[in-house]
Amino acid sequence: MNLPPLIQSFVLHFGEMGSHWGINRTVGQIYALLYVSDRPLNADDIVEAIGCSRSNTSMALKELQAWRLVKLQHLPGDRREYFSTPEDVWAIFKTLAEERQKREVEPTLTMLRGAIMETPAGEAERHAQARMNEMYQLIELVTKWFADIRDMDVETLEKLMKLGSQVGKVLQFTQSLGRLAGRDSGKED
Amino acid sequence: MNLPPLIQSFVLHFGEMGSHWGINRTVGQIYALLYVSDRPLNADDIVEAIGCSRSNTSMALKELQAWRLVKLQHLPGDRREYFSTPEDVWAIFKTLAEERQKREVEPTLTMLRGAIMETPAGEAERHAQARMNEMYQLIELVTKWFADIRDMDVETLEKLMKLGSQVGKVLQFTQSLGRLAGRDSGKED
DNA sequence: TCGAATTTTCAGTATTTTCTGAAACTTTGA
DNA sequence: TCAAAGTTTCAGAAAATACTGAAAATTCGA
Repeated sequence: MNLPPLIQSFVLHFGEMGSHWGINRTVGQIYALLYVSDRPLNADDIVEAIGCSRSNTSMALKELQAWRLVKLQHLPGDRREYFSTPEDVWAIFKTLAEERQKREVEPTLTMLRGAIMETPAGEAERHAQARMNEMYQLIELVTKWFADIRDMDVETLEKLMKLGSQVGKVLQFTQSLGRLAGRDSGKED
Repeated sequence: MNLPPLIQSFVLHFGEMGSHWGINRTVGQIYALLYVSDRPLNADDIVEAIGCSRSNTSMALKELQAWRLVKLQHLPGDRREYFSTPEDVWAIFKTLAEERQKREVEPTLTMLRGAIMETPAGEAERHAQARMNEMYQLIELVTKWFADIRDMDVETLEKLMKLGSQVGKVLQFTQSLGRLAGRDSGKED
């Protein structure tokens, strides 16, 4: 690996971090490299920078594309494929959230739904089913909320986040207003 | 593995899911088993249920304890250690968020802070640093917000989540009120 | 259609991670 | 202090995952 020290430490960190996230080292490193690069890179640039094999690079890029985390583009007068990451960090964050939702949360919800439908045989299963239902309700609530939040525009989202826990007070205040006006401002269960 | 089918599919699913999360299969399975169990289990109960070795169970339980995801307790008149998960799914969710924050987010923020402090040598490093700063700001914002949210009581949290994206409208409305009253209701940068 | 440039696949190898059984250690009651 | 019950450690085996180089496939201009 032959990179400016600042970039190198970033790339190495993401490589290590990958393992905590079920992502392999090369994939993490390549993503980090593209993220900080000031121009799109082709596969050979990446091999040169990271020091992995050409085929490994190809695999890793395919995976990053499957995650929609890198964009493929062509430069005029060059047949090679160039890769870059989206500029907007919020967009990246949203993509990541969507993909994790699809790959990890959805299958779990499906499994839970199936289990909750079954008729329990005996007390152990009955209790297990009740627990699964608690988990299901929580995941579904958080998931829907995340989806709502994802679809907010970044401006509003940033305001909301900066407001932090004060939003609780705002909420209570608004609900009082709603009651005064004779309607409930929140969704019903 | 010798479990009622409903529980077995839950346990197996969490085992598989583990790999996507950088958690090993046995750890995932044991957690799932404890989560749905209607009583605390000791290590031998777990070996019996999951079908792994005693030592593997010991390792996995240690890891789950390090994550604060299982509670250790003793039953009167029994020397063995019994394990269970917290009842409250919200508490579990919060613990998970806190631990991931500590293990994955903090180290990344530290690395980014270090890199951003450095004096860039050349244009590539300057650009990389700017990108790292964007990432840093985003992570810090989301992180602080999460911490705020974690500390809200569950009642308020559920209301907020059920409100969903409508919170954006509430927010804008409240800010108008704030302006009318001659002050800003949000935190400053 | 050919052939040069480029990308992808894949079988085998290397590395890493997980798991086990045996031994060491700890705790507790007598 | 001893012995029984229980837990943890650890070196090596087994399994899973990542990586490579060579060969196959694809793309595209002439």
